[in-house]
Amino acid sequence: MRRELEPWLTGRTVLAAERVDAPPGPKYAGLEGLPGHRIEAVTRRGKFLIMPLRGPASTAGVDAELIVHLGMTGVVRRTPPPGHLRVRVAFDGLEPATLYFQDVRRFGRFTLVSAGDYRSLPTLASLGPDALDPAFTVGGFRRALAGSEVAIKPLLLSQRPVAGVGNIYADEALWRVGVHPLRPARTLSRAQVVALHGAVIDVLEESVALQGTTLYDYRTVNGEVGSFLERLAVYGHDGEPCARCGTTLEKLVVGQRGTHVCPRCQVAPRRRRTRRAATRVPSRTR
DNA sequence: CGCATTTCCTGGTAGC
DNA sequence: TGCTACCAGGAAATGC
Repeated sequence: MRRELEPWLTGRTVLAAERVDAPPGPKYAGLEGLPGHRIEAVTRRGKFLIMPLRGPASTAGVDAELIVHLGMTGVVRRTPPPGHLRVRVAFDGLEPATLYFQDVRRFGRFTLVSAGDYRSLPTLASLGPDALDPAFTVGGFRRALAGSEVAIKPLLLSQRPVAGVGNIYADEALWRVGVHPLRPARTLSRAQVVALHGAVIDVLEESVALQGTTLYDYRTVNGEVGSFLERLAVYGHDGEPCARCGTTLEKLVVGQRGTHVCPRCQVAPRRRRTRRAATRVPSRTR
């Protein structure tokens, strides 16, 4: 998405921005301040799209940033979507343009902040190095995992050791290196940390090359589907044979997230204690 | 602070 | 057919 937006939006100035069927709250905060700002660049850190802006009264260069996150179902388009439009932004330029942000389940974000002010975005404020940035090193990754009792998969999803790994790619990377998602991070061997570091990069690079994974609704800015779905080895393949050993793949829940594993390639750690959550009475609400 | 749990949201679908 | 219950999961909010 960043690669598509960069040539389209860089250097353009916002003429108008409006919420459309977007609830009040921090996720769509500050849009009224967007007109008059020029997009200086289109950058990305993990799953956050960050566009530095120069305001009409700015003498100090970049003074604001537009933060966009797709959440689960966010889509950025050049044409009006059929429904669930949340934001519309009009730009000037040789060919005037309009950007549409659609988000069915409202998990996405489209926020204007003062430059570098991420107080309302705690995950972005504590974000690890981007997986595809050279700053994501084996040494740094090893230090981020060292001493942590937290299971490796939830730790990856926290975006702290590395930014950009979501549920699908966590499962794929862990399967590639034969590490079970429940393994406490500190118990990975040095070789496994090195392998996982490489697998995270490989999985994301391969997916980006195929324009991502379209499970249902995801589309590129130009409306195309991503085809990495066809390359998934474990995600969504529970009940099918493992491509490496033939053992039937399983699905479990780790950190409230659907998790796919090969029980033979990824040996589960010894259970430390019975989890209360497994026997807890379901919530009364709903 | 660190970590675990709950919450937000809607479309699709399983089950009756 | 039509209804209800449940599932999917990013990150923020809340709980301890």
